[in-house]
Amino acid sequence: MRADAQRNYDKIVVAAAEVFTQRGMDAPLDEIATRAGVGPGTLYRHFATREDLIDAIVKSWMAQIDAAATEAVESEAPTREVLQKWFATYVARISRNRGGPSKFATAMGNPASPIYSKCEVLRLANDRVLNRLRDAGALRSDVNALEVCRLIGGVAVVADQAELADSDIASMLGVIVDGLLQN
Amino acid sequence: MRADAQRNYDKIVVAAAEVFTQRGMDAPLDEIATRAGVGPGTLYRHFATREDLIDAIVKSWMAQIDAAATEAVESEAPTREVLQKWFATYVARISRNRGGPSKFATAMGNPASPIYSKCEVLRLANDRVLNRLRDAGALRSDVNALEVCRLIGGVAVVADQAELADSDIASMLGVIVDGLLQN
DNA sequence: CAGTATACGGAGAGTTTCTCCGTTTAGCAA
DNA sequence: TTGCTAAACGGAGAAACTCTCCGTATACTG
Repeated sequence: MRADAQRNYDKIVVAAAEVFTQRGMDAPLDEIATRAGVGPGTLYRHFATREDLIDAIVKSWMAQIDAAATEAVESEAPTREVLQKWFATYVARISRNRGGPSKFATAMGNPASPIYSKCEVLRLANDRVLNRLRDAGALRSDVNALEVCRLIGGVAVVADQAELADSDIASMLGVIVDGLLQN
Repeated sequence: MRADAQRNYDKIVVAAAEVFTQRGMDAPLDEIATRAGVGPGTLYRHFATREDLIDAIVKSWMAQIDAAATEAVESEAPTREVLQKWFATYVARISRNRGGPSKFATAMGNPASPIYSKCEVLRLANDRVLNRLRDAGALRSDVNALEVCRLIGGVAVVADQAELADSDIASMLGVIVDGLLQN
């Protein structure tokens, strides 16, 4: 990539992160272009769709998700608490920008989506945590990581759209946690 | 209301139901106006916002929800099955049009929304079913109808956006059902 | 049947998305 | 250094959608 192209790419990603944080993931792309100091044409050449741009932004979130999953796997705390905390972190991470959870929910069902690869990261992180519980015989047997991603993703979407407080999210997650644990 | 105004109102509602079914609840309002054979100005005078129009459409769904709730309350079947069936019906009803579940999820947290009154109907229907279970001592105590609306609404949003099959929806609902039932 | 309040509808302004294409520039080779 | 060329730029503008204004038309009333 030419040096000027790389510079513009970086400027766009920085601007997009700012604008998405302030105005949500449905913010006008032209505003991002303006903030980055490039023309709309340049933005659209680097990122053909909104999803391509989101993909670039979201990349950095995944390391944090993985770290949280690792912490959950290695935790000595009681199963129920581990799961509750992991889900709360999961929701918080994918809800960083308004409209974000909805983007993940859509991409989760669509392998053609540019951010589908990020959904795979989410699924695998969940899988690691669930396996830890499965090994301990704590998990119901008829559930897989994808379904859990959807369930927790559903909570995140609703929480995002209705602007729920953390305590409301926690109590919804509590129901799912109990539903997942073998009794 | 003047007779011609009433005629146009009705034509718009009919056209909106058709267009929403075919193209989802984010379909262009101008297309609805065209289909109804009225100008955009007329549509916007009758329905100041998209939500006002959705409100008119959704009104007829609520009777069906109530009927399903009554059936659930009066059912002799095992608790678990009653709840599972009720939730499946609930999801199906609010998912009649693409984008519908998301509209409900947003309105559920916003008393200023024109369709908030419909969310209340949903909540009360859920409350009736939950009370039946509570009386039987089958329900966990720290949950209310609003939270259940959100949980099931989350499943509906994800299912709608990812175009999930009924069997996928059923297994997600199964986790929530188990989480809600007293063990 | 005339007068008036009400409703109609379409032109058009404002927004956002996305593209086309003439202009500019980075990187390279002589 | 200079000149060439492929790559990148950016803005004008088309297209899609939302929403309003206001001159025109029409339903009701007396």
